Amino acid sequence: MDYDFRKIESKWQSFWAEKGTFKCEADPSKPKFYVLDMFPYPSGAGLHVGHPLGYIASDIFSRYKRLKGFNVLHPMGYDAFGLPAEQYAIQTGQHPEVTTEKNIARYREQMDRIGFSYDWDREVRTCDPAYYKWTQWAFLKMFGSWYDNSVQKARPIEELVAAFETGGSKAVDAACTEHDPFSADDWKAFSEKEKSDMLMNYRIAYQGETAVNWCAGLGTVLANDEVKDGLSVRGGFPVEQKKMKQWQLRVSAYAGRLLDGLEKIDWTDSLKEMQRNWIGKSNGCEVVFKCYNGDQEHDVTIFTTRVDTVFGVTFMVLAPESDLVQVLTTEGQKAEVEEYLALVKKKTERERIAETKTVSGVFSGSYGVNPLTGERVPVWISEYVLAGYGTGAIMAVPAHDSRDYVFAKKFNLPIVPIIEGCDVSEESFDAKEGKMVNSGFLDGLDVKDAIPAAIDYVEKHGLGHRKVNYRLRDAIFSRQRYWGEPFPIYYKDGIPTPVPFEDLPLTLPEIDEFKPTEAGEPPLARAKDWTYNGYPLETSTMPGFAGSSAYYLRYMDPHNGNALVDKDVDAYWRDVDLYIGGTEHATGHLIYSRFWNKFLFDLGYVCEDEPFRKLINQGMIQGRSNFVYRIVGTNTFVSYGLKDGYQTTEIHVDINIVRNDKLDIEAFKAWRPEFADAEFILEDGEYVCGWAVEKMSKSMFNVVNPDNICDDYGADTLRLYEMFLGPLEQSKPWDTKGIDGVNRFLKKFWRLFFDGDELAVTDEKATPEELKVLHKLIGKEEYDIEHFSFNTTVSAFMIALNELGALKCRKREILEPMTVLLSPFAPHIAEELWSLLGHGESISYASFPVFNPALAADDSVKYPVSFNGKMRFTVELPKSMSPAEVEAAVRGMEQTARWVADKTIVKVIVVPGRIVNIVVK
RNA sequence: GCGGGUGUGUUGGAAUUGGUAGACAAGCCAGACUUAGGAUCUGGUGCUUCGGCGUAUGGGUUCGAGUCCCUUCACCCGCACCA
Repeated sequence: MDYDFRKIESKWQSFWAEKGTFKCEADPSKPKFYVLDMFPYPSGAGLHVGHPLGYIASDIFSRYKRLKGFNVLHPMGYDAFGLPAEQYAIQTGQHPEVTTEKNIARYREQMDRIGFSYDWDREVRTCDPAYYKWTQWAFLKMFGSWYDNSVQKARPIEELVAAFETGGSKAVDAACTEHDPFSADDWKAFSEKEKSDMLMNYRIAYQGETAVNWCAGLGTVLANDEVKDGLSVRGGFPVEQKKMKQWQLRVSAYAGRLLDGLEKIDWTDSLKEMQRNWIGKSNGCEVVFKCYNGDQEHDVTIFTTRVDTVFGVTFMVLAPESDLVQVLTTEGQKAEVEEYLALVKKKTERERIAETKTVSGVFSGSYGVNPLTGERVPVWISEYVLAGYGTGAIMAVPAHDSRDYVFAKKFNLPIVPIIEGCDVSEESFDAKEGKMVNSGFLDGLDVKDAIPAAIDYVEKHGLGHRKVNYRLRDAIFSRQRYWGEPFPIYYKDGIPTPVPFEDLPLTLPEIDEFKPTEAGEPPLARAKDWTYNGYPLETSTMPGFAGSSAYYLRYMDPHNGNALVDKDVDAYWRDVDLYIGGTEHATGHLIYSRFWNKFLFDLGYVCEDEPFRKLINQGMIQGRSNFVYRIVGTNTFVSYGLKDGYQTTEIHVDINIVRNDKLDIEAFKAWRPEFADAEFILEDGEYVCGWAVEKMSKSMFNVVNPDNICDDYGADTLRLYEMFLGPLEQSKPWDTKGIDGVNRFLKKFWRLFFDGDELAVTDEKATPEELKVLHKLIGKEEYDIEHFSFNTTVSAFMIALNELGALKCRKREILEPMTVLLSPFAPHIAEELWSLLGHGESISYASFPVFNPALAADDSVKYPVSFNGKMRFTVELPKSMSPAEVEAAVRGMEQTARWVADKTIVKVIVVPGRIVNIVVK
């Protein structure tokens, strides 16, 4: 009987859907396992073969865990709010919901063909009001909370108000936006509006004036991770800095916990490192410099990680955006400073990035006094100091900081080295090593000792204090767009007020056009009656990461109308055991999600403070493009090997008309009218194409659609092949060349069960040799899957099949467990064979075969070896060795024992004539 | 510039963690069966002057190194004036 994958695959896919094979429920009697994929944004282009790579891996793992007796939660959904659908809507007038719906249907169709074991009853869509009700709910919880630094935890805002009433702003140590202190009496005297404004400085979801990435092309602000090289990631429009009032999330309050939490989760080092850099913790010190604008005295606080270099300070620098610039600019320098500020403002973010090597700045006219030396140093203004980090002001030590050095060189400022023997004539000496000189009480100390000594001194003399700074900024949470979650906030007499929980979800209003208004307001301002109880509602919407920050929690309990997730249900599923997705979310979704989860944890809504226990980043699948070479000025194409003899233009050619790099000439002529009468210079009668690895994209004609692979080879082949391609975490080009190999494997496996059209499986007892093949495979598969080495598992199947073929084995005792082993990888064929073997139930309910190491082991006999009469080793030798060979091996071992005499040998494996493996414990 | 990673046949990649390098595939070569083959089956395939030599480069540790340490080179990814 032939292996008819088309029939088999559609048969079992409908069987699983009808029987609800992969439905799961919380069941405290079984151990849980939660396997999650990063849900996709349903784009109009559909899936290409790169997308399912991670999904296949997670599906294999899920099916494996089910066979191992776990209650597996394996859901899928859609990150359905987003810019492309909205852009499309602006161009065509088509409602984003319609486009999104259509794309989702297409994605679902493509995913279904691959045979995933998702519990589709748990599907979520971020754009579904029943879902985003809980996004809005979480936002309101953040609006109604503040962060208490003293207990490192979010608390209800009412508790903050109570503290203000008794002790004013000094009563709490809270994460807050800077503001003037106030007393309890001040607080009581505040108007409603003033109270509201003050609380905004404390709320975890708050409104604040901030410099944002404004993208005029898209008419909206963007998060830092949505901008690359001064251009928007989506669309590639220029992005500029602009000060605007925006909703923000106080992620920075969680910086320390986000950093520490990395210690206890199982992610790759590179990903953790990326997050560490993004959070950017630096231990340092704030020091106050008294500065003088003529006679006027002003305190300027600077942040430094190198207080030890304070004796080398020769000038100070302020960020152009710093409030101190106005205060410290003298009359005489005013014109020059203003000219400089205007210049800085005009520059786009993009230019600032491009010009990091050039140095600019202006003298303020004021002088500061070094609090340790009493020395007078000039105060400069330069854009190399950032307003958003530290205090927006620095002390400059040109001898030991490369940026200060470049600046000092340019403006002829003194450079004073304070580390013994360093040469600063060409560049600064930034290393944290050497002995201090010219540094008063620090002289003679090593740098690593001087740093703490200097901090102690500064603190003791009241000149400053220890300070930890983080690079991580608060997340900007407003987008001036239509296709996102509306904020459940209305403005009552100008005071932002939450829409009550019972009135959620606040659904998106219908509007006729999806563009910003002529007045530059967000699209929601176009809505007819966008009010709540007669008060105007917020018109911006939430960003993409809002809906994806807690979706893994909603999957646990997707239909619950009363809570994001039921407490008992959450207590069962707890966290994601295995999360598979791309590395591109390292500093976006994966930070926000951890923050969001920690917030919900603080309020007691979830029981784990880290959401993703283990995370695997699957590599990208790149495209493999093909080229033809047209001789310049002709319509003649020369084969790859001969092209060097001509002047040619390289042209992308559709990979669907190339096979194994040989061009299908007739198809090529039919491909484009201009190639209809093309001529060819062939080598060995064939046209060989050139190739290159590039991003998979339509414009390079190298997109491979999984549907085509399913048509030609079947889903099981696709699944096996994607795994066989190489290690999961590595990026690799898609190359269809090797696919025949895995397809052949499945055909051979199928044929093993048949003799002609008859099932030929026998009930004979298996031999030790056959059992060895089976158990080697079980051991290998268990080990490999647990280590996410799926490519080697596929190889192991091929080896086992070759060995069984050599043994001519068709025994049920072997083939039945083999089928179960194969089922996570190639579920359709396994299911079909399983049923042909006479089983009524789905193979998904079978058990993973029990591994018996004794059956898998090579036959060997242990021989004792003595050395100097005092030590005994055991040598394991193959049973098949002749007595003479054994004698030789043991004698060889006695000689070898010379160099291992001081170690404890546990086991020595020898192959004829040669010592191979000595295990030392 | 800083941080992380990778480097093995013609190609994708194995090597159970320091123990027979190149498993398993692809490609190629030869043969069988075929009207035909993008079907099936069998055998071969790192280089070699047949002594050996081989895991980017040069050194080191070890009885033993693809694996551990140092040098250099190449490529990939992330961050990029973060004081």
